[in-house]
Amino acid sequence: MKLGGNGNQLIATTSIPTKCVHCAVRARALFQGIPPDQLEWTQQYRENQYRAPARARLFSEGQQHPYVYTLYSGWVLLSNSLSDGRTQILRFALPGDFLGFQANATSPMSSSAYAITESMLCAFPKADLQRMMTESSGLAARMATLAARDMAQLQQVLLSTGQKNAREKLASLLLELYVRVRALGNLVPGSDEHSIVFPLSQEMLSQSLGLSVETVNRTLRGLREDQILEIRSKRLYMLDQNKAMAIAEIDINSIAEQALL
Amino acid sequence: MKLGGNGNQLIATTSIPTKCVHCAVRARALFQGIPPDQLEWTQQYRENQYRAPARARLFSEGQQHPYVYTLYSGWVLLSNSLSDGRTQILRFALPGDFLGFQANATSPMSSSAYAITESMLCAFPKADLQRMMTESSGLAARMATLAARDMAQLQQVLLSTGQKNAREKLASLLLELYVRVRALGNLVPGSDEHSIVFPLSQEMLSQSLGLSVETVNRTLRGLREDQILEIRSKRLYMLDQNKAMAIAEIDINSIAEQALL
DNA sequence: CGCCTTCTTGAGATGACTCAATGGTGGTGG
DNA sequence: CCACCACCATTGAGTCATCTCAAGAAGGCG
Repeated sequence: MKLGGNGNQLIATTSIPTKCVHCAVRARALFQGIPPDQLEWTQQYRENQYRAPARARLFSEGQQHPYVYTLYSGWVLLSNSLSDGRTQILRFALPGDFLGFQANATSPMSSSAYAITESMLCAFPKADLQRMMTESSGLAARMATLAARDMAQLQQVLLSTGQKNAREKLASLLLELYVRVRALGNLVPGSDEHSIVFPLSQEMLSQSLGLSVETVNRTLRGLREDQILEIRSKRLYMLDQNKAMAIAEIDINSIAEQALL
Repeated sequence: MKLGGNGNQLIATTSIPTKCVHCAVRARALFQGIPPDQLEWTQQYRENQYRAPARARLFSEGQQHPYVYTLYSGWVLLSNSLSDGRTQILRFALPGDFLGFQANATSPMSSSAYAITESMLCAFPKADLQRMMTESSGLAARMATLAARDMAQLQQVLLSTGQKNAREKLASLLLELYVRVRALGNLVPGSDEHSIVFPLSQEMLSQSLGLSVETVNRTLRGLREDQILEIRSKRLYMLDQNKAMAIAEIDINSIAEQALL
């Protein structure tokens, strides 16, 4: 499957009644910290739960899309592409993340979203979100917080992409994802003492880091041989976290903290 | 001057009474689109105008800083650094831009800010901003909009940094800045038919694009020889905008639009 | 006028890329 | 249960874009 290509353009939508089951995630994503009395009226707004199968495209760069999403479960990637197919993955979204929010609700999406694993999402009409933001300063402030958080994360990614070499980039990304997944605890199942479930292909890693697939492969081999990190059968093993941190130079505390915002 | 180094750590502060003179910029930056009756109480909050000389450091990555800023005039850069000095410039701020907003008001700054030219800024205590956001959904929504705008811009930068070659990167950055400056009209003085005032050194360009200074220099020569773009005596000349757009593959309409948000 | 920063150019080194081919693995259907 | 297929991972060899090191030229400022 070409990530930069067309893929499955349609969102597989199994519409389910309004009630959201993953309350923990929902609270965290959109309504965290907002007083209950400000939340009641959210019931009058339409929101729907969707199931996106692995490899589904949620929305595409340049196209109109009327919804924003809260990710309940699964991994989703956001990307931008150039006309010749070169694709940059901007971020990997994990449960609790908010997708599709833009400065201007009516303009086309600035990036594409693609479900890496089967995912559950809660869709919210942008028009409603906009109205709700004018009514609740709590919700508007929440959106600002989430945007600022994603911003900080993206800045770290830019530092990696612009300044680090292949080994540093890879260690940064893998350590970041490892920390985020662990910070989310049981929202992302399958973690154990020193490893997490890890559904990303080497192609995705390469498109996230601005490297070729071959370089990713060779660099992963290096990290494995040095007993630092290993990816095996869709799991990421943290073999030596101290060494990984020394190479990556990222602040795992603030990453963990931000994952929980 | 080493950009990654320590430089002038102190902000030169010429405190001026509350009244802001650059009303056009102020409205655009923080309070645009917010009804006047929601704005009256802003008067009770402290805000001060500052003058930062060229090369002043406004705040530093990793340190506490109690203010956010609206940039009135001048160019400011935001950057992140690695421990060995490698520095990535994250964005160039122009008049109307908002600096220093973070998800968590109490955590240390996630990046450094540095005045490229002499700049005027309006400082706002973070604590006040936070209080104001809970009181005014308009202001909170405005913050969300600004954060989303910066986000979209940063995503384009990441696409450049990760996927484009030196020539494409340089064309993208120069064209973007050219369009943003022109979109701001008289807020950034000195533009004429086909050129703008351009205070960035080649070192800054290199740190923004993840290239070496030498490569920037050679690539600039190429663009000059091909009659596409030229930097000469602190001005950027747009010699062939169509060619520049073809190389850069950026959407100048949305850039201009976002510059005015 | 002299100093310091910034720009410019050359030559050689190298990290990462490309092209090409092989090997593994998981899912599907006979 | 096995054979096949598609996708993904792996490895080698050669190339190239960009980096590094080194030196000199050009500007701006006190």
